[in-house]
Amino acid sequence: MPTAPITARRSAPHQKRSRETVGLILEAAAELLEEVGFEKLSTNLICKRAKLTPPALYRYFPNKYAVLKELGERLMTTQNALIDEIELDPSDLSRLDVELADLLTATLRVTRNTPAGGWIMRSLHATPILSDVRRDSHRRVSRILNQRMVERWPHLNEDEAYQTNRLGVELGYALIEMVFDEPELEQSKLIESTAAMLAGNLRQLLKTAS
Amino acid sequence: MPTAPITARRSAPHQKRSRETVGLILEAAAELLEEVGFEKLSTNLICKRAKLTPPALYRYFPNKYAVLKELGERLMTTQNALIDEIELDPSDLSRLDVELADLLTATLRVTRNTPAGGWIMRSLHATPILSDVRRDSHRRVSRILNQRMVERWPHLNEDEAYQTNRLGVELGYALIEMVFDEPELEQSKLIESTAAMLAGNLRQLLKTAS
DNA sequence: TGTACATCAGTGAACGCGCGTTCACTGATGTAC
DNA sequence: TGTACATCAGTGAACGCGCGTTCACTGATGTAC
Repeated sequence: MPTAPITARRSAPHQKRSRETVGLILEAAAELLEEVGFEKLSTNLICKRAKLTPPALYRYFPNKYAVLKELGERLMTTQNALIDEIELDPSDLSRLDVELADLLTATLRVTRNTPAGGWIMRSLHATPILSDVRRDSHRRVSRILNQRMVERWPHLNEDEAYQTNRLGVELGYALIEMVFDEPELEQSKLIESTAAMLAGNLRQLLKTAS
Repeated sequence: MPTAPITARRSAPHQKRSRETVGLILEAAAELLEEVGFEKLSTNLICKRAKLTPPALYRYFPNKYAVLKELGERLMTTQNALIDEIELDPSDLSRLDVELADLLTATLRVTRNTPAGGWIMRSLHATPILSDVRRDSHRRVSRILNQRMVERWPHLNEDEAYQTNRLGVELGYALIEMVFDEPELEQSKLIESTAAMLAGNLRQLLKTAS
């Protein structure tokens, strides 16, 4: 198993200028991720694009993985926030399909609106540290979703429900990535099918548990 | 969009020794992929591990992406071959769940038995060339699956069915990767749920098309 | 069956380059009195 | 409100290292007659 370098921030920015610098670094990194790809992305290249010198980067990020980690975390935080808008109305399970389709659509939209969103998602598979970021984020959002479900349907077995939700989150994100990979497929169709499958699985869970 | 280097083989091995050499290179690359991860993998490192000198590698592979590409193609070829064992009995649609679960289980098994299988799958997301290898392989297997379905259910709309199958393939492989990422979740449960969802989606397709 | 030659397979040594990273510094901003 | 000082933010220049890759070569295998 590859050992992961530390990726914690070195120094928190205190002044306005420094917050802007961090922004410039992340912006440049996203641009380059799209232009040259994950493999050729380097700290020196990021600095050149951001019109900074390398030590400026190293003031905030201990290494280049940390930059990518931050990009990944920002994207996933934005994506995960959408989960709060889901209703999960216990009196109308048929709405689940639509709700999940809307959630997937919204997730796709914020990913599209994030510079290099598609490539950030792909990069999150590539390297052990980033793979961890991804997994932790998926776990977090699964737990949140699970908690809300257990609140609404108290008879659910929490662990069993978690497995279902964790799987659903994974497949949902896989769908998002697929849309970037296969732009010629009909996006709305893919989303509807996926939403229907996930909703069906959730209804199955609710039925067998009751 | 990042431009992809050429990854075609340079020279086909003609003698026994050279075929062994190619094997040694791929073996070493797989070992190192597990040990040091995708990012730190390098041609020099592969050669050291394989007890070869760099020009020996460059006789067969034009660059390091080509090595990874070959690893990816070999894994996916093995995985995709399993699709031939699926029956798709038109007279008993309820067997679809079991068939798909068996297929997923078998895919998981061959991936586990392939050295660095999990990391090879992850690497196939990382870089444009490898991302292409993955996508092409998924398309191929989706087309094969689709053809077999259309043979059995001639009333199916081929394009519509393809979308369904392509989505199913993607989600199936996402599930496999997830099992590697979340070893503490119950593997058989994840497979069964996924198989049930995919089977349900296929039955839906067969029903609305008839 | 032996030998001469062609082709195949791999070695030894090195190249230039860009990588990640750091040192010692100057300039900008904020704070205390 | 001004000034002295502390802290924060970023620069210029360079480092050593390992990367991908290549050149000129020797040795191994196959082939023709």
